Amino acid sequence: MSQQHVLSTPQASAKPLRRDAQRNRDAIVAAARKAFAEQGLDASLEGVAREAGVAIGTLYRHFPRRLDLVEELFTAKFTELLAASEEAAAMDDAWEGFCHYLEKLCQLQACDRAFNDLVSARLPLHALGRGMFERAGERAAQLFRNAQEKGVLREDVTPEDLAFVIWSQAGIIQATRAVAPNAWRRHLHLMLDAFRAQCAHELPEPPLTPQQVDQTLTTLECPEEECRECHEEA
Amino acid sequence: MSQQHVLSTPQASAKPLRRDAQRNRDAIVAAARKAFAEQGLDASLEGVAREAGVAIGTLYRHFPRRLDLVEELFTAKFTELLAASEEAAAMDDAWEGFCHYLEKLCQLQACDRAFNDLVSARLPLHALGRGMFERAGERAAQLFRNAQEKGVLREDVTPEDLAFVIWSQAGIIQATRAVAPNAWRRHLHLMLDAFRAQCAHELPEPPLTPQQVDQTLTTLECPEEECRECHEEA
DNA sequence: CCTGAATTCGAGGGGCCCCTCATGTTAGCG
DNA sequence: CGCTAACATGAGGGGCCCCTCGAATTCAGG
Repeated sequence: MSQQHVLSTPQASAKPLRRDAQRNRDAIVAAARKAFAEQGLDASLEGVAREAGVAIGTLYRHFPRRLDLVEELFTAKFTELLAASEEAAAMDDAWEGFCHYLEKLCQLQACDRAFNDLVSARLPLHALGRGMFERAGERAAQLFRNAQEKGVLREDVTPEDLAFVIWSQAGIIQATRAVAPNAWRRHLHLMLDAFRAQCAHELPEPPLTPQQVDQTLTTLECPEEECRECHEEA
Repeated sequence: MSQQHVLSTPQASAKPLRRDAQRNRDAIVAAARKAFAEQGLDASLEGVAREAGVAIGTLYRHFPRRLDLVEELFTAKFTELLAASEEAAAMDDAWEGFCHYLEKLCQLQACDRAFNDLVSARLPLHALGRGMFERAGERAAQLFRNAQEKGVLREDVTPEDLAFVIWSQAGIIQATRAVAPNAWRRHLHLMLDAFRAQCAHELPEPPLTPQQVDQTLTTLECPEEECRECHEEA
């Protein structure tokens, strides 16, 4: 139960890649990390290959679909996020835990444009990171309810309103990245004030339902989603 | 000095377009309005021409640069916004005026993806609508300070923080458009609560400076900006 | 060293888009 | 009605990108 750690470093698990292949793979991953962080999920794969000093065919050999590359890059980040949610859950003060989690989440968003795209509805997340995002989300919902029970968090919001934090940060990070890379933190604390019980005024719209949030995360353009089924089974 | 008024309603001012030309122009504008509203500022011009039942060359004859088309489409919206800022200024209650303006602004963002792109830093706004956005912004800043003097608006925010509203709404509208087209209103009212004096907690980051906001609005990728200079003067 | 399997290469087909320009068409004035 | 300036057309050059596949290369075990 401790031996079989399912790390996603594939050079360990599947087959020990040939040495040159491993080298290329690493170069691709490195280049991709940079390109995705800077340009977001739509980064050009040809650009990545170029940057990695590798032919485009090689990139496709290692990562047949864009999503495979994304997965390789971001399971680590989702693990980090999951860890943060656990740290937060372990904290004494419910509100503090809540803040801690959100701070971490937003920080991850701010550091990486593709991650920002990712959590703000740009790809079928279910496919990624073994549902870690969902698990982190559930833990966050727990924190949320704890804080509500303590009376620090206003009553008329639901865990679904956390999506607002993610989405709004997506916009702000996007806009301020170049000029004021820490501005998002100011906005986060404004939103935290909005979530406090003390100053709750009636809200004009009902909260999103969990289903709506779910739809939002998947409705987006992603041609591969069905391809995942009709992939290989003959 | 008054004759050479450079109004942008070209059918009235410059030269009465030939009838067929006017018809085509109108068709292009209509198609463009739709395409931009749905797809944002990057909408394909070839698509617009196709939709308008017109050859691509015709589109370029009427609107040599993409920005010309954008300008045609959006001065109306900026006028609306400016009007809203005046209505708001005329209101008795400072806070109410403040809300009114923001509501209108966000509504405009929500209705049109390109407008959303536009106000959230996707193009050199200075070029557009004869600085109407700036004027509306100044009026909004006035409302802002009024509300602060009355003590309803917290003291530690500045008019520059209004940019957060725009940017965050940009993200939220983008994400929820398909599934919950009115969700932005809920978020707006959360943010309004954040701006209230009652529940102000210390903010960790300083506000943006006006210069930073300005940079944010122009730093973005816009290859035409220099072309505006080296356009025609020989 | 040799050989076969694994890996790499990169040209090339397809797609979408931007923008130009030589050629053909038309409106509308005289 | 006829003529000309204004207008419309759409093929075509250039760009960037996705992804495939047969030929060439390289690793590594025998």
